[in-house]
Amino acid sequence: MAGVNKVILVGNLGQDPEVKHLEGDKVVANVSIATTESYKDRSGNRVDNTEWHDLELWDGLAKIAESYLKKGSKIYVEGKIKTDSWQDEQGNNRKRVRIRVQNMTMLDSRSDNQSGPGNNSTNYANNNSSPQQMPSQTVSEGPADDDDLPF
Amino acid sequence: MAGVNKVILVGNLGQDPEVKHLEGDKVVANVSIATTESYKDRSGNRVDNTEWHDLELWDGLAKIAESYLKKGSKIYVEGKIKTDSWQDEQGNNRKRVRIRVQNMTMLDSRSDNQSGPGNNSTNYANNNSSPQQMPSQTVSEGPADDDDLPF
Amino acid sequence: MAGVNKVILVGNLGQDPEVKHLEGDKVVANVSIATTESYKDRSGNRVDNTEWHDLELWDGLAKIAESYLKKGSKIYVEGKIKTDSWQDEQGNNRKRVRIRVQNMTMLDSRSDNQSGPGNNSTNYANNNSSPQQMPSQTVSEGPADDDDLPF
Amino acid sequence: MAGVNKVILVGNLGQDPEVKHLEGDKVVANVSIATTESYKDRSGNRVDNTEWHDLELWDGLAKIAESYLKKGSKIYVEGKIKTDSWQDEQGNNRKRVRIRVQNMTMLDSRSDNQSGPGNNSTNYANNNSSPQQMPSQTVSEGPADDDDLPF
DNA sequence: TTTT
DNA sequence: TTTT
Repeated sequence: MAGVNKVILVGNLGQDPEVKHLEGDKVVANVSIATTESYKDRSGNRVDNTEWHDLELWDGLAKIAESYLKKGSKIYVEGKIKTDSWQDEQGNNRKRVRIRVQNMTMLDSRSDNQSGPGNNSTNYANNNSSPQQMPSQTVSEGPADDDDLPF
Repeated sequence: MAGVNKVILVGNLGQDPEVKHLEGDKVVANVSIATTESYKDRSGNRVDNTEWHDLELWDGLAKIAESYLKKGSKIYVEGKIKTDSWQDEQGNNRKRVRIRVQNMTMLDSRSDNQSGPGNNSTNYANNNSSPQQMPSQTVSEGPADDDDLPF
Repeated sequence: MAGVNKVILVGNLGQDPEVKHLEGDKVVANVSIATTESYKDRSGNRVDNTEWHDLELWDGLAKIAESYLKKGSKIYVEGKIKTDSWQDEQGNNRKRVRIRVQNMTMLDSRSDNQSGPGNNSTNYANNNSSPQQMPSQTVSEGPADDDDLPF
Repeated sequence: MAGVNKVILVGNLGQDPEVKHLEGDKVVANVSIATTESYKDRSGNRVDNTEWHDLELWDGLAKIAESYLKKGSKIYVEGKIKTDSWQDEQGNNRKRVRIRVQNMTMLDSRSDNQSGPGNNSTNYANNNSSPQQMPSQTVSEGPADDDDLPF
């Protein structure tokens, strides 16, 4: 019955995170990141192979994502593979695979991220006059307490 | 451009491996394994949550799978997430996620596996009068040389 | 400042766990496990290379170790590297590396472990007339609540 | 006999790499990296906990280290724990733990590293008039062929 | 869709 | 579809 289901990724966000605030203080962020592998083929030409991964972050991690991640951000994440299954309108079995993130570390140098919450996306509303510093640390899954915000 | 795409799983095979011998000495094995997570819910009831993963093993690893793995076998694998994308007949974008295995360790105790190649599946043909021992070691990806067989 | 410090091991215990019950309900278990790598050298001879790792488990994990692990048990663990430094009597700087375990999965088949707590070691005292089943699941770090015991 | 011995680290170099060119085209680089964990204690104070790891890179990886890594560089590495044992002059058993690196990904943004080989350390000799670009990719262990250099 |  |  025992099992291990672990994923470790390092890559860059393809878009700003999509964040939904649900009832009961729940928050979920959806993020997609690219992991690129680069190698030489037999002819000696460099080949890039990019894989895209759909990440799902909840609560404290989702808030961090909302405040600090944006298109292009480089992150390390640890999580598990999660498959949703359903039947589509034609009655076909469909599956969708996501990575449920359990742990995240931001890898951008701080200078790339001096903007604070609300400041680091293509949405320039909600400008913060006393910007907070970005966290430079690992953040783990947990309840949506403010204590999960690393500052 | 740099990236990391790593998966680590420990689980049991749901079925015997499906092995195809392709031209040019290539071999591929498809295997699905279950990773089960077990926890207590708020009411204190034990809940099992099983995730199924489609594995793809090539060449040396595929031969090992063919010879030694069967329904129920417990394995540790390391690999990477690989998504195939295509359009179905209705023109919908479809994706299928697999784990390309780069490293495998068999976790069954040797006594559970004393049968040799051809002996450990529901197919009882090809019975081997001097059965080989199962390997108890880690095997990595590589060319389909016989040297990849761990004995 | 951010960092990742992660270790993943699969191996067998070299001895029964050494468990200490400290004041304040704290429990610590020390366990050493062997990870063996097996390969062929240039001459085609099989070579075994064994590495020993000192594990440290706390509280809930320590209790699991005490109840269910014994010499020879095969486990999967996830943890982090931890170095203790001190000066010895000669004034030399000394270091000792341990793995602080954060997650453990027992990999022995249940039939190898039907004995319950107190029953699974070379010490046959403390025989339990209504033996509990061994857990077959992953257990994580946490406080020493009884709820951490997986049954 | 089977085993898994895997370490995953993300951290920054404490010093420039120490590189030795041995006979027979062998190269070894020694590097130490810090992984810092940051958390709030019970009183709500932020606490940093830094762990230092001694890495050992061979051949192709050592050459990459020599050319591109320097004090402060942030890297992702995958490797295995390796313990050397010996007796010191007083006859005490001594051990030293190192991480043998099998895979490395550089995590600094390219702009932080535009200097080429020979240019990125405190040693300014061997200045290269047509500096090469730093690799932004994952590099694995292997023979010391020039083909291992990712450019 | 990222990054270099 | 596994395992316990």
